[in-house]
Amino acid sequence: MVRLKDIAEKANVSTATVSYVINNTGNISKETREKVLRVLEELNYKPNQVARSLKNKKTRTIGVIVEDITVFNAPEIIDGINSYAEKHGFSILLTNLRIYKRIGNNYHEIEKCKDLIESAMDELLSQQVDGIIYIGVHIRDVTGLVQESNKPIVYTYCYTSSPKDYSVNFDDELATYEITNYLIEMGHRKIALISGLIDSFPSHQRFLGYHRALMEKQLLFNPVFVKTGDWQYESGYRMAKELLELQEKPTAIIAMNDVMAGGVLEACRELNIKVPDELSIVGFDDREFGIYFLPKLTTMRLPLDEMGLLSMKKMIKLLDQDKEVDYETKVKCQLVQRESVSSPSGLIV
Amino acid sequence: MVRLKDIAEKANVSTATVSYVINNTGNISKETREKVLRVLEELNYKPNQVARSLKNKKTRTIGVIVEDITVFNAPEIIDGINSYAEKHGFSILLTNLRIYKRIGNNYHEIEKCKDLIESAMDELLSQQVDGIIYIGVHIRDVTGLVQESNKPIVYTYCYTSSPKDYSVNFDDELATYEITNYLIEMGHRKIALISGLIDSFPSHQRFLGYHRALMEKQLLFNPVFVKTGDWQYESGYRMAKELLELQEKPTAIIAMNDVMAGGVLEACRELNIKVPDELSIVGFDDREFGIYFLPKLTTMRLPLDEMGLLSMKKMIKLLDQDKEVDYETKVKCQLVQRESVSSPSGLIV
DNA sequence: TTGTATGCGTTATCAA
DNA sequence: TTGATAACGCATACAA
Repeated sequence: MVRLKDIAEKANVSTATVSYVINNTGNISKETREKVLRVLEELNYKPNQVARSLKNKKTRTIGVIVEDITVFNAPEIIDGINSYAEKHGFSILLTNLRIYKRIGNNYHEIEKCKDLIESAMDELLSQQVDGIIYIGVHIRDVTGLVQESNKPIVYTYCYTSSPKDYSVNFDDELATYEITNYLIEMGHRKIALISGLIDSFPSHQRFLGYHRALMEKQLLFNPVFVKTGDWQYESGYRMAKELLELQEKPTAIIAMNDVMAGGVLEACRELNIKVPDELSIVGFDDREFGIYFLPKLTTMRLPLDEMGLLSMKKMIKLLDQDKEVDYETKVKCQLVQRESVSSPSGLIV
Repeated sequence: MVRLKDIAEKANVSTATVSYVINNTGNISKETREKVLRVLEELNYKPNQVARSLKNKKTRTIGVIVEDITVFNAPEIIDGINSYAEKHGFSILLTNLRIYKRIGNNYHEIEKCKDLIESAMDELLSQQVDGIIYIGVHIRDVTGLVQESNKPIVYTYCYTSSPKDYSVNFDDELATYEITNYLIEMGHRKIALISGLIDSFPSHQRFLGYHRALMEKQLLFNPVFVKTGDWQYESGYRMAKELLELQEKPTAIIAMNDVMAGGVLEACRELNIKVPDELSIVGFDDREFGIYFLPKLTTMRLPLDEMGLLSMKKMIKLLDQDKEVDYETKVKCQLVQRESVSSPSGLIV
């Protein structure tokens, strides 16, 4: 390992001088600068970041706590964080809580993970990270899970109840508003909605977007067309069956995620209903498997990489003591038009 | 920030003493130990790992370079690395090369990434990581891409031509051997194979396993039943069509990945061939979308988390100067039986 | 059993 | 324009 001292000796200067030329601080004559530069090159010097960090009391390292990296949202968010971090000379210390393997779908047991999160935080703080980005597995309230600290924290794919915490999420309300509008423009008037668990924030927001679109277009809001699922395949299947056995069937169904949309498709196969000719279906999330559905699923793409990128951007602003940092950031989703939507049969648009 | 010194002052002992009790080194009387412990607790002391690392010349941090974290294999491998690392008090410094976004499917352009990889390595080395785990996006030869260094490197989901490099992969040959055997046991005699690109190592190995199974069971090896695809959906579709238009059709098709198996299924739908009644299909990879196929895809699960775990295990052994570390590790894949395989029609087993 | 003092590789203050 | 030196927080050799 080559140290500053080695460079200094070989170049016949002091370590201070070498440090000056490396960091472009101080006034160094052109000759010494070039001499030092030459030796630096020659010995292939790489600064020891650990020593630097100790001296500077800054590590240019961000701790990323991800609730579960095997869940579909995580990799792209991390990708976004990484890309921005790399561009600005920051490193990522990754901690994976693996909560999915630990508590499965019982998110109410998340409290059990409090110790886990605390020790993850302690570990990262101990490593002197400059800040922490917390990535949830579901958009939900994580208030109280993460201990306070004097380092900035940015939450993404989750939120807290405190208005003074920093978060980056996507705009649920706008997303379903746009889906609903899209269906209305395609000529649909009887649009059903299969919701996720009713006590979840995204379910609520997405319902609001759906409702707003109907109201703005002065369409009838029919409560019978709103069903509550639990995000799982089977509930999509079951709710679709209920909807399709109605006296007055919907001509389109919005499922609040792609998994439930899969269930809707199965119900259609069973009831021999042609998609999209007799029923249009829109999912949510743009999971990879959607392109393998028959027909290919029209859905809402989550701006995951952008969320990651903006989280990191926000973090750096915070570290730069920027005063103009928004607490809450909402990113727009993008409709992905594939094959599961058409105008309702009999209608010529 | 609370330092050793603060503890020492408050407890009326020297910093050395505090250090001794924290690290359980030296002989400390029960009383002083307890006194120090109390102050430690009281001030909620967290050791500064940066200072520690500088002193110890060890960071207990492993650099993980992943060619692309958004590719399906990466998250689970990282998960495995994480779980083992956490258990042994190691941290993960993650670098994502994002080569998929940079060069797409043109893996021959990987040379272009050499600079990228080099700067990633330099960065990690500069951070004084104790070792590096390199995760590829495809099982392929990465010789020469990663520069030498005095720190141990473990390659996973890729390999090098040097027999003295450390690697962890899955056993391709055994996997197709088992698939083929499984189909033979189900009563199939005419088993076709749709290969990936022919110049790839996994394609070659998997062919070998297929061939060995046929030979051992003294079945005819029919070259007409072996088709070369390019890992993509469309090639699976095209090759399946060729196979199913043969005078003597196969009763089973093994596709070397799930994506191509999807293409095979599409060909079957088009030709009105019932799966699995008239044709059995086995994929490879156990991608998430396989359960949404009709019928659900029988496939080979990749032991990704185990590969990650074993990579980290190997790394720690290397750091412990263990002499008995295998250069090459091969992990067994697991057949996942779902609905796309049955005995050939007309046959009662 | 405990304390003093040095050094890990840097940066930066201050003096020359 | 350059150099000597202290300090960052910790671990440890050696002295007491």
